[in-house]
Formats: sequence, C-alpha cells, structure tokens
Amino acid sequence: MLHLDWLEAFTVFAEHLSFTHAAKALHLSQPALHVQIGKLGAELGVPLYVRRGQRLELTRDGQRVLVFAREMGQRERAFRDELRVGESLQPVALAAGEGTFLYLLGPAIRAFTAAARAPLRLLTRDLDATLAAVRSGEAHLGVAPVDGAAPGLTIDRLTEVAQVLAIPAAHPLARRRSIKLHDLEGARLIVPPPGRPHRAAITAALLRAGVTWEPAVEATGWEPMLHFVALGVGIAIVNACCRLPRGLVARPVPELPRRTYSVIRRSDAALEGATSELRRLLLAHATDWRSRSRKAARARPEQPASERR
Amino acid sequence: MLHLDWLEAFTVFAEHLSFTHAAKALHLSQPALHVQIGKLGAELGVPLYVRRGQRLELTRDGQRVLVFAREMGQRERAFRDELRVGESLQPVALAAGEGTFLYLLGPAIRAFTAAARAPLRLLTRDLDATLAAVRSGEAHLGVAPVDGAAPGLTIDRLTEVAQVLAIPAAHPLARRRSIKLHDLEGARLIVPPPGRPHRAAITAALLRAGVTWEPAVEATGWEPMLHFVALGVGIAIVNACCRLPRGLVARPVPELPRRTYSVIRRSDAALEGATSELRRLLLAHATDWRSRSRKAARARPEQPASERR
DNA sequence: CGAGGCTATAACGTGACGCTATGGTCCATC
DNA sequence: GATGGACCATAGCGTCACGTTATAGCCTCG
Repeated sequence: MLHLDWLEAFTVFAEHLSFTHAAKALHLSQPALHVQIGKLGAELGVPLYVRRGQRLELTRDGQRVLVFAREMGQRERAFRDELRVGESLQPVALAAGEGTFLYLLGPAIRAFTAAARAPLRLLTRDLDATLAAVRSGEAHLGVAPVDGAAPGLTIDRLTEVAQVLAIPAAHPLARRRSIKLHDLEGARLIVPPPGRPHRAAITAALLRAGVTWEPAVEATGWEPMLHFVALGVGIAIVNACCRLPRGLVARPVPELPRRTYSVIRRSDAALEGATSELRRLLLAHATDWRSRSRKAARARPEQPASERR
Repeated sequence: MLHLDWLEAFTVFAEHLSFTHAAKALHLSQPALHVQIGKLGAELGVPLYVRRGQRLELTRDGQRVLVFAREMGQRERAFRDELRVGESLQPVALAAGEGTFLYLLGPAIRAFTAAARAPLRLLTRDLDATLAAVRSGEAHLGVAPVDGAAPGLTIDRLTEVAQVLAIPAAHPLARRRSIKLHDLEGARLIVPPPGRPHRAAITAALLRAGVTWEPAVEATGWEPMLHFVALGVGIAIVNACCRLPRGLVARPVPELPRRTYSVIRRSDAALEGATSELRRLLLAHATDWRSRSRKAARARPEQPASERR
C-alpha cells in the first residue's frame, strides 16, 4: 500500500518545504506532488506537515517519516548497487563545521577515501545545522563541539581543543607565553556574529571576568577571522588546532574552557558498514589539541592543507 | 519505480516457489502475480528465478532480492508500529531445532519474553533449514550445532554439549559410569534417518571404531528417540542436555565429540534493537553441558518443561 | 488595496494493473 | 508411448488510480 515514490517525493518535499519547488525538482506537477504527500499522510494516519502562516513545517511525525523515508531510499539505492557491482556505492554523509573539516578531520578523511569503500559526502554546516542534519538522517555522522547529552543522539568523545589568542607576531601580547582574560581589557576582537556558539562563549567568559572589549569585525568561520587578524584589523580567540597565516602567533588562554568535539550519530540508526568504518577512522585519528605546540604542528604539516580543494 | 507491493509479493512467491499458490495466499490472480514478479525482475535488471524441470527455483540474485525484500517489509511494518505505539511490535524470529528449543534455550527465551520488548517467533527447523532460514532473512537469529565457518554467516559460540548413551535403568550397560564405543558392538540403536547430521556423526564414529551395529528404529528428534528407548525398542545416543523419561539413565560416551552450539546471524544484517537483545540473552544464559550431571539437572528443574505448550 | 506566490481542489484524459480466458510445457500414470 | 492434470506464461479487456491543466482560496508584501 505504501509506495516508495511517495517516500522519495516526501524527502525532497521536506528539503524544500514547498510543494511548488519540490514538484519542480521532481519533474512533477505541483498538484500531483500534493496528492502524493496527502496519500502518504493518509496511509500512515498522521498529518505530516502544518501550515504556520504561509510557511509549511513538518510535524513531529513528519520528521520521523522523513528519517524513515531517507533510510528506505538509501537502502534501495544501496541494494541496487550491491546487485549490480557487488558492493554499495552509496555515499556516507558526514556533517561538520568548516573549521572542523579543515583542522580536525583531515587524516581520518584521507584514510577513509584511501580505503575507498564508498564515496564520502561532506556537509559543511554550523553547529545547529550539523545536529539537525544527523537527526533528520541527511547525514549519517556529524562532528561538532557538543557538551552534555543530546536527546536521540549518541555522542562519542573525539578530542578536546584548547582556545588560543591569535595575534600578529609584533603584538605586545605576543611576548607572553600565556594570556589571561584581563589582558584583553579594551581589546578589539574579531568575533562571529551574535547568536553563534563561539561568540556566546567569548562574550560569557569575558563578561564573567569583568573585561570590557569591543567587536572589531564580525566574521563567520576560523579562516576569515584569522584573515582579518593578519590584516591588522584586530585579534581573535580561535581553536588551538587552527592553522595560522604567516606572521601570526598563538598564545594559550587557559581560562577559557576547552571545547570537546564529538562524533554524533542517531541512536536508533543501525551502524551499517561504511558508516561504521568512517566512525572508526574518525575516532582512531583523533589527536588532542589541548594546547597548540609547534611540534604538533610540524608533525602533520599538510593536514589542514590537504582539505583545500 | 520500485513498488513495495512487488517486494511483498516476491517474499511470499519465494516462500511458495509457485505462482499459483502464492497468488492464492496474496488474494490475487496468478497472472497478476506473474507480471508483478516479472516487473520486479525487469526493474532490477536480473532474472529472479529459473525453471528447473517443472520446479521453479530462485537464482542467486533472486535470493539476494528475497533478503532485501524481507528487510524492507520488516522495516516498513516496524516503522508503522513506531509511529502508532512508539516502539516496534514486529516479532524477532529465532530458528533452531526442536531439541535445541527444549533443552538449551529455555531460560534465554523466558528472559526475553519477560522483558517483552517484542514478540518472539520460534521457527522449529532442522540444521540445514535453520541455516537457510537465517541466510534468507526468514529468521533473524538461529541456534544450531555448526562447526567451522559458514560463508555469509557470523557464528558466536554458545555452548558445548557432550554425547551420552540413553538406556533403560535395568540395562547391563547402566552399571558402567562411562561407555566406550566398543561396548556398543552389536547394539540395536535408535537413530535419525540417513542424511541427518546426527545419524552421520554416529555412523562415522562407530565405523571408525570398527563397531558393528544395527538400526532398531529410525526416528527424528530427541523426544521420539528417547520415547522408543523407554519402550525398550533399542538404545540411543543423544545430547547430554536432553531430559530423560522416567526409567531411563544416561551414561557419557567420551569418545564421541562434543557438539558446539552457536548463535548464527547474517553477517551483513544490522543488529537492530530487539534482535541484539535476544542475542545477548542467548549468550548470557548459555550453560555448558559437557557431561550430564544430576546437580545441573536439578538446578533448573523446569527449564525444558517450561518450553512445552 | 492589489499583485504575486503558493496551497488546495476540480475536471478530465491516459496509462497501469488486475481479471478471465487460453495456449504451452512438463510430469505422472496407465 | 499416449493421456490427463497441474501450472507457467501470454493475450485481451475493463476499471481505477494517477498525472495533467485549470482555477479557486489564502497569505504577504509593496
């Protein structure tokens, strides 16, 4: 009674949250898609979406159906591959932030692609979107700095990354081996826009320490932030694992808490072959970045660079 | 393009290997089923069955499709349950021999049904059919005396069971603590029909020892065999774990190799929740039956009896 | 307040699917 | 070796489901 077409249609509908656009993507008329989604909901006996104003959004059940639909679609495609070429060619999707890919996951990703059991699909997302991608089944695995437990997700600790202050080598603070928060009094900082987790962490820590500061530039992502530091616009607090542009130095800021990066996955998802392999490699290649040391940086010189296309 | 109906139809077709009968079971006309199977094969690009004489049999690809079809159907039903009642009510299927259920798996099965996470479906099969049921996805797990590796199957050692001679208490051999093979010279044995593994093992062992014997009755299953021993028709070599009828005694036969019972599962099958739980319980409740001791028998008196309906 | 964009329903045509009927093939039985 | 039976496979036909275009209803923004 259930049609796989309905599930397929529902996944792309859920990605667009629009009948009109999803229908175009499916090369189908909008009414046709509408009735397919309607039949799917009727068959399952639950409403799949609700109208909130002019926007559509998935119901809780709709999100479950989305996970199920993605799973069924992947299983079908994987099986067709197995039938034809003997093994699945379906990509395993890994979601993480851009910086995470650049500085943390290089060796693991290289090892996985070298084994080449299956294509790897990298989804560059911010923290919330990474969690959402894993939860909705868009990504099989995610890597992100999560603390505490997330409902429905299983998290495996990967590594801890200390926070450092990135400054020009000529900057007065560069003479110190270690930075205290009150050293930043009055500093012009390059920070992410309000609402981003890193911005929130910096704001909270400096507020607790009673340090006043001002934003120099708001930039998203470690690379742009460091770029502006190199331009002399200001200084920035970044992950210890970031690769610094020429002329910049990093000094640890021990008062800032280390961020714990973890591999996350859906608790109820079966760990299928290639996904399990990727998770294994991610955990196996984990290296701690408690503090940035030249030795560590020299030991794997092309690690971050290898991720640049 | 793939219809779940086709997969559903294919599973019952594969169980009947007959369009006529499968169509009846599906409340469908024979031609309708025929074209469904035809479309499934055409869509996948592989022939699903071949005619061997008047019998139909699945091709290798057809067997793979059967596994896939069963998996998809189970996943769909499980999801509908999860959507409606919050957790899967789909049964987990366990295949084993009748004697295995009676004497080996009682506590584990009781523990699983007590937890009652999902219904348990017991499939009583002989050795080959147990392996086939697991391989084809009809059963999620199997328990059987397998030695060595089976391709595509993962086996986890469960327990070892010694062989004993079951005889009336008044029998001359009952005065011995232990039986040697040459004690059986000229004996009238109750054995399974030719071709069954137990028959083969007995025949081979006695042949190697140069012992001549004659079959008294051919009976299938430990219970019938012991029944005939109780009737005085002959004596029998049975598993040490068998529960003996009143008036019979068992004496170990050390020269016969112990049989190793294992939990078997498809290597490429994901260990989903309830199946994993059942496997855990099976392994946790494993007890060795190296030799039949009264202490062990008294320690769990209703274990075999609990499995009788 | 009107235009634009989107959802939802209506009306209609085509194609897919199931049914009955029947030919073809293999095997059992005599 | 012939005959009947069981069953697979195909043909022809009718019905229903699905997709299309047309259009009404609704929300939002200029």
